[in-house]
Amino acid sequence: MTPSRDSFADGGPGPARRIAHLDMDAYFASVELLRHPELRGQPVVIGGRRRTAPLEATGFQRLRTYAGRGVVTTATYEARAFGVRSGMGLMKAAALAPEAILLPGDYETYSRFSRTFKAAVAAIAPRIEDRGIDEIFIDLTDLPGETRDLAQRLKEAVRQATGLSCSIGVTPNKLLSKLASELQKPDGLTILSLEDIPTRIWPLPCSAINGIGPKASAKLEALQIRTIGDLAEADPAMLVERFGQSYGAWLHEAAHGRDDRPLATSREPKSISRETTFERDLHPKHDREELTRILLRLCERLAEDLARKGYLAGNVGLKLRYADFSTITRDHALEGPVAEAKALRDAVRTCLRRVPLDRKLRLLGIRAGSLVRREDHRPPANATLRVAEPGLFLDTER
DNA sequence: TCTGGGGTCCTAGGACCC
DNA sequence: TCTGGGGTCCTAGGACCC
Repeated sequence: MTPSRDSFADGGPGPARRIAHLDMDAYFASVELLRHPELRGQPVVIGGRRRTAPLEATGFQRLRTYAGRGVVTTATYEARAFGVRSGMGLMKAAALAPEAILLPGDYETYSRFSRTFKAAVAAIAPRIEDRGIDEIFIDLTDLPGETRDLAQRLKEAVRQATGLSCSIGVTPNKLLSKLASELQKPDGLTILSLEDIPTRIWPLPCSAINGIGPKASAKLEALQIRTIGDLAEADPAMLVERFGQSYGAWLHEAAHGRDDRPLATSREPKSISRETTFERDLHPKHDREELTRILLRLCERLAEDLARKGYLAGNVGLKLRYADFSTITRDHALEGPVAEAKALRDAVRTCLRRVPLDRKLRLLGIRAGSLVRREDHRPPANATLRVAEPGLFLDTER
């Protein structure tokens, strides 16, 4: 409730913090195994949007029968043994593990389990930073008890509440804890102090650090910097020269395991979006009607999201992905915040006028930004309703 | 075998105001 | 008439994460 005090307590000098990172093991796949225990021990992949082939007698679909544009969301450790990874195209995954079972995602159930495991943790350690559906940071600093006992209690509470296993890393900061929780997956518990950095952290590849992605990794590789230890040895001035002041300096700090970011125990959303990739590429002229239908549907769903979550959008964005995967966005700031599908449609139309529509598209998305809480907004006294026109995609006025 | 959907944060240029 | 510096908003794109 008092952010300044919180950030002082977390970031300022004082006794070493005890920050835990808790990561659910193969989360979506593990939830599915609770429902389908007969699949335990088999390679199972979660992904795709809808079933594309009839079920076998077993009641399940084999990965090899999949045809479409989906990607792997999660895979069991048995499937990972074939080289299947999150984010991989399902067609490629099918080439690696044709006999793996494919299940469609059931996000409502995963969300429900997510709330359950977080509540179980909060009952023991209430200072939590939410990091998405399957992971959290937990501040153990002010809790009584040995670190290992506390972490074991958290793991046990998660298992009791959900039947699922998780991996936990505990260190003095978020950066190291995130690394530590990966070290002994699944069902792991890793506790590190700053003295452990040279032996446990420095041998890892740079890409293990949260914030060093494929681009930065490749750039580091070109400089013969492969491990975090290599990075720690690198001249900070050189890093700043190659990566910019902010990112270069951060790379140096991260490699030495230094991170004083406080836990963000609550936050307001900055944007809400909806997007969809089509089954097949669509042409703005030839498939105009279908594209219009899709866009209107996105506006309706975004309006529902805004209403359900209680926000108005001060800004509306359009996103197009062409068949060649190049992506462009257009933003439009509104005079006053809106939330209704009709108002979103009007804003999207102005974005659409500024976009080249001469090639096939594979994705359409819309985004609500500059969010205002509905109860905080007082509409101007004589606000007038703008009337929307019927045609939307590819208006003749373009 | 082509690459989902939901987000955050950063950079950078131009407009506009003081 | 020319000069300038700072601050903020808007827009577009990109890297990265779950």
